[in-house]
Amino acid sequence: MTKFYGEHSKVWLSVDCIIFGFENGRLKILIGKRKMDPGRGEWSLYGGFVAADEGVDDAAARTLYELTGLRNVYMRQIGAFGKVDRDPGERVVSIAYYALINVADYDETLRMEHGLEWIDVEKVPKLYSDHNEMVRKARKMMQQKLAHEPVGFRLLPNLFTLTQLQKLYEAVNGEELDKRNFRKRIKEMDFIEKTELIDKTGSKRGAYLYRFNKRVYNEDPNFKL
Amino acid sequence: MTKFYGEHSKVWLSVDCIIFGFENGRLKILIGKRKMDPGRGEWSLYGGFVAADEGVDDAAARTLYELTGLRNVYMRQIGAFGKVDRDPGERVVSIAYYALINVADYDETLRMEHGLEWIDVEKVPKLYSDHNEMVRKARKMMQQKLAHEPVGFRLLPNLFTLTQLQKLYEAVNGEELDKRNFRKRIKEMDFIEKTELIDKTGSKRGAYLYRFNKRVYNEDPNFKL
DNA sequence: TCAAAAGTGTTAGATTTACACCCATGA
DNA sequence: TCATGGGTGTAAATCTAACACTTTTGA
Repeated sequence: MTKFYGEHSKVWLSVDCIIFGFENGRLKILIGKRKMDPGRGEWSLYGGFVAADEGVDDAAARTLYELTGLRNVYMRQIGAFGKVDRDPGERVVSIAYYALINVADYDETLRMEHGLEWIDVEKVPKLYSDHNEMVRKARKMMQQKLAHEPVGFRLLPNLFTLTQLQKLYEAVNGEELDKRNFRKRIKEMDFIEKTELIDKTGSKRGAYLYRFNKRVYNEDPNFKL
Repeated sequence: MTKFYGEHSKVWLSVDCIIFGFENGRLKILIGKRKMDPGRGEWSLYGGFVAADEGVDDAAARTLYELTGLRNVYMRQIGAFGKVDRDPGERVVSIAYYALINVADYDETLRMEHGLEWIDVEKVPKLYSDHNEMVRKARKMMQQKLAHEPVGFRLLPNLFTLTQLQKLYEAVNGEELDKRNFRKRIKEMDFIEKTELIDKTGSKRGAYLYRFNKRVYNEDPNFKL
């Protein structure tokens, strides 16, 4: 309640993005080698600064857009990381966000231009500054979110098979699921619609493709998983 | 990953505290009327600025200490609130925290000196800026936390009766619980120790007092509730 | 003596888990 | 023809939820 602007000092504010993708049955994040000091050459999350006339959430969305060319991406704030010496150069407080994208939506050329790589979340190397801590918290929050809301679709193409969906849940939770029990639960969710389309890339027999129906989900929110 | 300090602008960083207390069977928070501009006279959370040489978490702990004289309080970050115009005066980004305190530990004189009041969470008035949003998020996160970890003790005296504990859970979750089922679950938790002490303030017959044993909890973490 | 809170077990229902075989197809 | 992933139901076990009466004591 006691606030006087003038006598207090300002800090730089940055945003850092943990960008999750799902590829070859594994949960991955996008990281790259830093191209500037401090920390040049170290593995790092992608981030950027918050501009004076820009909301923090907006800065995160813009940063992600600059990197991927994608808009309307599912993003959630992880929290503020504000240790005094977290940035070796200056006092920078960073607000971390995680994003869920469909890997196929992300142009490979663009990815390489930025020098980024998809790294298995189980094999993330030592990262710059406190970025490992951010990743840990992001994973925990994302896992928690997925357990309560159907956000997994954000990591898949619009049309997906039940096996893909199951593998996604397995990758996020780090444990195998029973196929029949999984499908039983999915069948109860009206907002996961079966289409008449068949995907034959994953098997000889082919598997039905499903899609997430946002309208049904919003109207009939017995959401739980 | 692309960071250049110089060309970016700095912001003021503040912390705001949602201080939860439990009194007369109701969950409450501490708020007061702002004593300075902008927003003078409006109901508001208690907050403060982050100093240049101070971690954000440290700033929150210090702010709480200045207000209550209490240290080692259970505090958790809620997140960053960073809309451009959230503060009517200047660009201030605020990191919100919630704290759980035992109302009896907070000196009444100190409370009045700061002009703060315990307000039922169900009756929180319109607050300054985005503080209502902070309170909403704090309640949600605290409720979530309580459902998975035994943090409720932080809101009670060291010794408490099972009825008090039950009322606390009921207040936080906003729903009544079955007394027998509740006590059954508590009995399974070895870290809630029954003492031989009796509290006679709540009833003529008297009720056994219990305490939370941190050591047992840490060693035997089948924690769930 | 009675009002008010403390304390205590059992049962039905719901949910969760474990588990195995046939199907369709392309190679 | 056979190897591969797709698809399907049932039964046991566990967990959850509902429910009512006796005890103690101060007023």
